[in-house]
Amino acid sequence: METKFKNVRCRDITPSLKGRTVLISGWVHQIRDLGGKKFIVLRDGSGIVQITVSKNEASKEVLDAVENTTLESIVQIRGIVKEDPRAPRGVEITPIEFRIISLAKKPLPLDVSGKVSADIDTRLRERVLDLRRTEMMSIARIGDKALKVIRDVLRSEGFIEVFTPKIIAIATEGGANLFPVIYFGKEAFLAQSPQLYKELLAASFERVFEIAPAWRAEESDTPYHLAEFISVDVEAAFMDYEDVMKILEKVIYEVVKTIRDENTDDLVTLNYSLPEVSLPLPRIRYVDAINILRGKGMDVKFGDDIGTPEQRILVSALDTELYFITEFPTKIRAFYTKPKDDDSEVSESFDLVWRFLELASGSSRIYIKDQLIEALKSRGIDVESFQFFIKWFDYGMPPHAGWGLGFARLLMMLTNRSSVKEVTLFPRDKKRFTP
RNA sequence: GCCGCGGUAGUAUAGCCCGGCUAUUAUGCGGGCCUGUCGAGCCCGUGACCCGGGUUCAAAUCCCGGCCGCGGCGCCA
Repeated sequence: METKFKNVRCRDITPSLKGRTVLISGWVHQIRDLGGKKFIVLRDGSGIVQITVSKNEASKEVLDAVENTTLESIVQIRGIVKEDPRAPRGVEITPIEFRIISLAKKPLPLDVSGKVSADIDTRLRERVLDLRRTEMMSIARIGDKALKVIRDVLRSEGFIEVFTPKIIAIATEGGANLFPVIYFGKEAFLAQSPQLYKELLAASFERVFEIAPAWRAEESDTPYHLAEFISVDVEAAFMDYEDVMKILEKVIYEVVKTIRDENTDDLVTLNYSLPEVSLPLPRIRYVDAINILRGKGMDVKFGDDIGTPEQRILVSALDTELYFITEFPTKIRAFYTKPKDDDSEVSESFDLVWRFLELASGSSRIYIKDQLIEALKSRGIDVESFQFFIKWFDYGMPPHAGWGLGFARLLMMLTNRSSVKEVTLFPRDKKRFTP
């Protein structure tokens, strides 16, 4: 779209525009001063383009502005597009006007051009500049594409996108730590999960999904945890855990395939080749996973959690990057998880693991009121405080199932980064809530 | 919360084990040369040892405490 600041974007400047006068605005990405010639690399949200200034051809006004500009300053240029094989992409702009709109201070607290790397701590402190790096732009574009594909696939399966309340009266998951808020003088909490509300919505609309933040005041301090994270939640009536696993693997398959096909430049920028995914993904029952781990010399028994170290070992034994672990012990899953009909020690549940990282988990849910009350009691949870939820099990609660997917974890794996903080634009963790 | 590792110019680093002379290099920044760079090049300059205490003739270097960070775990749909 044409605005008073620009009528073309960097990426759109091609040799086919040669001879045309264009108006363009962006960030000064690099300055290369050869004396008689200066090359300014201009960057905007679409990419970069070269501005070429000749000392004996440009006006004094242009030369002064070019002389005074600094890295990351905002400049507006009116100039003529020139085709030249010596220029990057064979095209450059010769400025007629060169206006500094916003002069950047120097030196920069972070090298945006990527010549000198920075610690993740520095990068998060100087995040706005860090986000201007081409790697971060690629990560953001891949994240955007993933969201689009997730929505497309779910809608094609008849799911509608919904929002659930983020200020809630009670914990949905029992033990986890919540962030308290004051709600008109009463104690309330930030939602740690849309779990209960999405179940109630599935009881009305049949197939729903939500992409929204959730908050957990956990002690978790790892590269895979955030205090505020985007959760992709799905809930469907008249499905069981095996049905929603199929939905989930289809989502993952389409996301990986589409990004491989359509974000090739971004993957090159990130120096990563996404693996091919073929369906169905392997399903490893929990008991079998325990046996595999024991065979590898791990000291694990039925009822133990399968954590990151165990998942690292499992994947090496499986010869596949993405797999499900299914049918976890009932007692190590959340209260709403439905036990198997023929063995209540084991639940209709699953985790989706990508190499060493749990991306998603889900289950069939209990839909019989008495079973739900029993499940709460057996975990020592106060049944009374869940009446707002249990009540609706009296009025036609369908069998249902669902899953939740950590979006940053998915994006981290799609971009081959080592931390969810790196792929979250402004991450909130235990020791960081600014910028 | 536990264990491990670390904190040196704006950024990223070498030096630390084995204490000593002007604290290394890159990038950035300032100046100079250079009319096709594309991580431009060359020359000159600039700028730093986390805080506090201790040992010592002498501490970036050794010891103690603190603060901060990173990693591994724990905790955690």
